[in-house]
Amino acid sequence: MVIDLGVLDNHLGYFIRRIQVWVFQDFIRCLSPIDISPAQFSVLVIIGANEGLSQSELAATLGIERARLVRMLHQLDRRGLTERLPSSADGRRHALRLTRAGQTTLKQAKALAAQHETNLQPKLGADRYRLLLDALRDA
Amino acid sequence: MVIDLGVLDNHLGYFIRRIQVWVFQDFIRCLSPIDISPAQFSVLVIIGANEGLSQSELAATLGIERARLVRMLHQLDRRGLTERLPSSADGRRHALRLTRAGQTTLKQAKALAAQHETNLQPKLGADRYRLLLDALRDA
DNA sequence: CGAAAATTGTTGTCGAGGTCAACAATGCCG
DNA sequence: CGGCATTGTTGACCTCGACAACAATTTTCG
Repeated sequence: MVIDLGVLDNHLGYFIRRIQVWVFQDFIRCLSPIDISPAQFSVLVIIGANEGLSQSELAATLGIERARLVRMLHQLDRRGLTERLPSSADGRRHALRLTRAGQTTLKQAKALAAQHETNLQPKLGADRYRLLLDALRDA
Repeated sequence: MVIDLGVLDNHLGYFIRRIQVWVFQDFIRCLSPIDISPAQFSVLVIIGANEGLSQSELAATLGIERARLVRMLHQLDRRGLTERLPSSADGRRHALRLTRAGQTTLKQAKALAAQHETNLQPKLGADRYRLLLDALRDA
């Protein structure tokens, strides 16, 4: 049962979609011990590397809606991983921070995510992996 | 306001996700005149290139759930683009086909999708575009 | 200064998609 | 024939993106 992909074979979006699903599934599997999704991981990483930034800045950096971020932070707050402090300068803003528990979880998440990233290289071929990472980072 | 991506800078999944969103948005924009989503386009293309195949085969090829495909086909049927004929050999199967209208719409969709694909090359750089397409197709 | 406009965080709602369980109809195979 | 697998289908649930609206606050400008 050989099936023809037709013009899909010439569409970058099709292949990007396929590999994206594949990579995310492996990520989710690797991080399942601490129950952190790709989106949650990206939020924790950016807060950890930019303590005190605002929700608008975070949302803009990750390319997600402010409305979406509010609900993600609500979850992370409830899990005790993040907190929103009032910004001294601007009464509208919240200064985002990781709690101690958040820092610990992020450290674990980074270790598991690094393991996931290492998984990818043999599957894709180490050369292709590096090629893709470099090409996409500069894109 | 410069924000540090932290370890995200070393994660392929992050960049794949970013470009996937970007490519799909352009695709949706380009095909908005005929209101065909990326998923619908892939379904029409595969049916067009493999007339008579079954829903299971189609779902497996595109990597989507049978349950999901049923509802997509229901939409496309209602729009008069596809039809499910009883399979002569196997009473369980449906033989999928494009209607005349479906063939016409697919032809238009291919033209618009080709336009979208052409858009991508200057944005990514023509060299990087080809590099990515080749690397992902073989992955 | 003070009114208008912009920003920030928030909530509600809608739709697209993925996931899983269950089911009827049909085919396969010992 | 009788169990077992496959196929299409439906229902339910969840995540996520997109929009609209809103209150509180800040900024801008006449």
